Amino acid sequence: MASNPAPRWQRLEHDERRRQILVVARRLFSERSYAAVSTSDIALEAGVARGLLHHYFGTKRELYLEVVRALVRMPSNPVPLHSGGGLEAVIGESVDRWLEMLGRNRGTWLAAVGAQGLGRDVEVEAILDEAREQAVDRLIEAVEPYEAAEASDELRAVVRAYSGLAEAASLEWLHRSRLTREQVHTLLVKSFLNLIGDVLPAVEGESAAAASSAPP
Amino acid sequence: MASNPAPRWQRLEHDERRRQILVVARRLFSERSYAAVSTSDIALEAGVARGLLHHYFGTKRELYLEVVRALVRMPSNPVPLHSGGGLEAVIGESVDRWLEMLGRNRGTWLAAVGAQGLGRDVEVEAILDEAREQAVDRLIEAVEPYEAAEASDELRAVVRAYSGLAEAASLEWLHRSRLTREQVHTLLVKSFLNLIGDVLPAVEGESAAAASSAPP
DNA sequence: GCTCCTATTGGCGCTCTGCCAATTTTGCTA
DNA sequence: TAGCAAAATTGGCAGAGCGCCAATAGGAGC
Repeated sequence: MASNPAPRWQRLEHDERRRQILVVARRLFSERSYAAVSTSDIALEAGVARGLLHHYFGTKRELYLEVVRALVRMPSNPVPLHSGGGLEAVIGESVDRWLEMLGRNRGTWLAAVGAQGLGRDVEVEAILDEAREQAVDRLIEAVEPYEAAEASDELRAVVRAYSGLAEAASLEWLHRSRLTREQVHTLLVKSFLNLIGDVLPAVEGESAAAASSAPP
Repeated sequence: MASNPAPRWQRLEHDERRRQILVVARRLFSERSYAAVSTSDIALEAGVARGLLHHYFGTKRELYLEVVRALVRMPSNPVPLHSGGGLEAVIGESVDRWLEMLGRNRGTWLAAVGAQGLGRDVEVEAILDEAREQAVDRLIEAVEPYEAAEASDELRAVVRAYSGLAEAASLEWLHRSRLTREQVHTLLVKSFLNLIGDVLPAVEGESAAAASSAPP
C-alpha cells in the first residue's frame, strides 16, 4: 500500500525553474546589495536546495549578472517613437513615453540606476554601458532626420551626456521629489533642444578648429 | 649573545598605521570590486596581520565605507571660485578648475563615479549623495548673485540634473575619448547657461501653474 | 634595566560558496 | 500497468573568508 507517496518536491521544466529562481534573485538583489544576499537566501525563498542554483547558473556571480542583464532590458533613457511632426514634437513624445515607463517600474529602475558602489566591476559596467549606448542610438535615429550632417562622435557624446542629465532629473522626480513629472518633462525637452540646437554646433566647432589647426 | 634580536614587526602610532591600511585598501577597492578584495589581501599588502584590520576598523564593511568617504572628499562636480565677472566667466572658471582636477585624479574619479552595480547600498548611496548635494550647494552659491529669486527646490533640482550631465560628459572625455577637454568645457559652460537662463524659468513656470490651478 | 601600556599577532568558530555523488521524479515504452 | 532511463533535485563535504579574542611582543617612561 502507500502506492501514492506524495512527492516531496516537484520537478519543473528547465526554463520554468530557471525563470522562477531568477524572479526571486531579482527581487533580493534589488532590495539588498550583492554581498548581503546569500545563495541560501535565494534558495530558501525559491523553495529549492542551494545546490540547484549552481546547477542552473554555475556561480552566484553568474546568477547576479543574469539578473542585471534582465533588468537593463528595460529602457533606461527616453526612447523615441517614430512619428511625424517637428523635432520638438518627437522629443516631447519620447520623453512622455519614458516618464510613463518610469512611473510603472519605479522600484526596478531605481534599483538599476540608483545604486553606486566603489571599485569597477567591468562586467556589470559593460552590460549597463551597452544598454545606455543603445538608448543613445535610438535617440540619434530620431534626431537624424532633422540634422544636416551624419551622426558624429560629438553627437553621440552629447546625447550620452544628455542621458546623464535625464537620469539625474528623473531621480529628482522619483527619489527626491523636488520636481513633478511635468517639470521633468519640460526640463528634458527644453534641455534636449538646447543641446542639439545650441550646444552641439559649438562643440563641433571646437573639433573643427582643432582639426584645422593641426595641418600646417 | 643575540642581545639585540631584530624586532619582527614595527609598532606604529595609531593614526599612522590606520592611514597606511587605508591607503592600501583604497587602492585595492579602486581596482577591484568589494567582493573581489579580501581582508587577507589588504593585510598582506599592508604587511600586517589580518586581525589588525578589525582592530582598527571593526569590519571589512566599515573599512570600505571609510575608503568611500575619503574618496568623495574629492570634488565630484564643478566647484566655483568666487571671482568677479559675469555668470559665464564664473562658470567657465569653475568648469576649468574641475576639469583640471579630473585630469590629475583620473583613476580615482573613474573608480568613484564609474562603478555601478545593482541593489541599493543605502549607506554608500548616502555618502555619495551628500557629496553631490554639497557640490550643488557650492554651484548655487555662485549662481545666486545672478538670480533674482532665492534658491528654490527647482533650482536645486536643475543643478543636480546638471551634475548628472557633467559626470556623463566627463566620462566621454576620460573614458570613451569621444570628446576633448576643450569640448567638454564648451559643453558644460553652454549647457549650464542654457539650463539657468532658459530651462529653469520654464520649469518654475510649471510649478506656478500647478500651484495656481489648485485653489478654486 | 624594569615595568607597564597597548599595538600586534595568531588561531578558533562560524558562515558562505563551489562542487559532486546519491536520490527522486517523471515521461516513455513494452 | 509495471519497469526503465534521463534529467531534475537534493544533501553533504571541502575550502575560503570574516569576526572575535586571548596571548604576545615592541617601546616609552621611570
